[in-house]
Amino acid sequence: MSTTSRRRLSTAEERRETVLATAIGAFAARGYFGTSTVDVAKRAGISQAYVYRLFPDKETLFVAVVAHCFARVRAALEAGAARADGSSPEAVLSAMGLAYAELIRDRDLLLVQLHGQAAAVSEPAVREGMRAGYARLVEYVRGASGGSDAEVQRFFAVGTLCHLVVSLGADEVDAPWTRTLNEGIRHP
Amino acid sequence: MSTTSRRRLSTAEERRETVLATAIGAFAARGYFGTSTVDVAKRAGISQAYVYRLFPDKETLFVAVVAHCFARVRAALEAGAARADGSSPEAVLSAMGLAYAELIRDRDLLLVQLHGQAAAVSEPAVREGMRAGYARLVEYVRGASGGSDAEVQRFFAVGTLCHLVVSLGADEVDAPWTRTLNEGIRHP
DNA sequence: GCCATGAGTGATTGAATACTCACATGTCCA
DNA sequence: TGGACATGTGAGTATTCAATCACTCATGGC
Repeated sequence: MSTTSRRRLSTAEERRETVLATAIGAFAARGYFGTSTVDVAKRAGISQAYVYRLFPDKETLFVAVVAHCFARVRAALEAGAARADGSSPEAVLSAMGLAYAELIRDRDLLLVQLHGQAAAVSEPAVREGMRAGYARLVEYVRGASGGSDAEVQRFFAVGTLCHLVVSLGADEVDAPWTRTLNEGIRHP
Repeated sequence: MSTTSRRRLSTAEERRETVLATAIGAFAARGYFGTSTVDVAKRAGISQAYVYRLFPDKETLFVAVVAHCFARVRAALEAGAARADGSSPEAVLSAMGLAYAELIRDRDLLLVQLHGQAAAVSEPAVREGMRAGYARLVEYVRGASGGSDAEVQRFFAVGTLCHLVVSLGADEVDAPWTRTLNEGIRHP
């Protein structure tokens, strides 16, 4: 049986993908410094030692997780743009915003971005990964929407405001200040 | 000589303030989980043991540092508003924005806010402190400027965009994407 | 001068952490 | 079928960290 369907062991590549996917939840909660490789291993259902077979060190793993999240955001924006009702910058940006709002109903993706930002301050490799991720994202949004600098900037400003709202759980508090920050932003 | 000027020892209250001020630099770099109390102690020029005389635990210290930063931001906004050229919401918000831009030429204040956000995700006490800080800040900005919800929201959206730019050092990179995110925002 | 009180520290502890290595077990092809 | 190679782990090591404690010295009121 040469087929992979009867294997008990995964291939290393499959495992790496599993780890990338499950590590999102780990890093989303406590960030780069606050998350241990033991925690990552537990969530992936493998031993801590094997994490180090799949990734050379914790930093590389974290950067890979961040890149993985960027890729998913990018994919969501593409899908959203494809569903846009018209091709004006406003229509496309609005559709992308909607798609992003949909995507981050799972808060973890967004929280990894936030923790990526935080870790970027002191960890050069993370900073590089974050810069690359945002560079591609900004260029994609600009290109796909045809929006002006100001429009694209506004798009990302709203995105970072979402980071704030979600990280504080401000969407779960009903108060004047939370209503002000939430107004017009959709995160159901 | 009952005066304090000849004391060699500080009062505990003075020390606490020193620690709060110097700990900003420590936490700004690596955040709540990434910063050790040894580092905080070193920067304050005291022993690590004494940190625990001044604050019951690391979490309380961090929350106090965050509150300290909020107070400084608030003070800067007040001073900015006082210098506003006119009393229209636009004028006041613009003056506040300028004052904020001035304030965060020292990146540490801003970075503590970012790391406060990050730690708020998993640490309830931090989340409470951050919520309280933003609640007061939003209400202050609303009250002092008389701006609409949308205007106030925009003010904070630009603020969080600054977090992103500074945390990635995007203001030190000259590229199309950084120019887009930076456009019209002043952080000299 | 004496001593109660407060400022400040060195030494330590027990738990966690990133990372390693020797070893076991599964897979697949000649 | 055997053996080369890949998947996977248990049991570490050395280090770091938050928190504690017993202790020393300085200050100021009496």
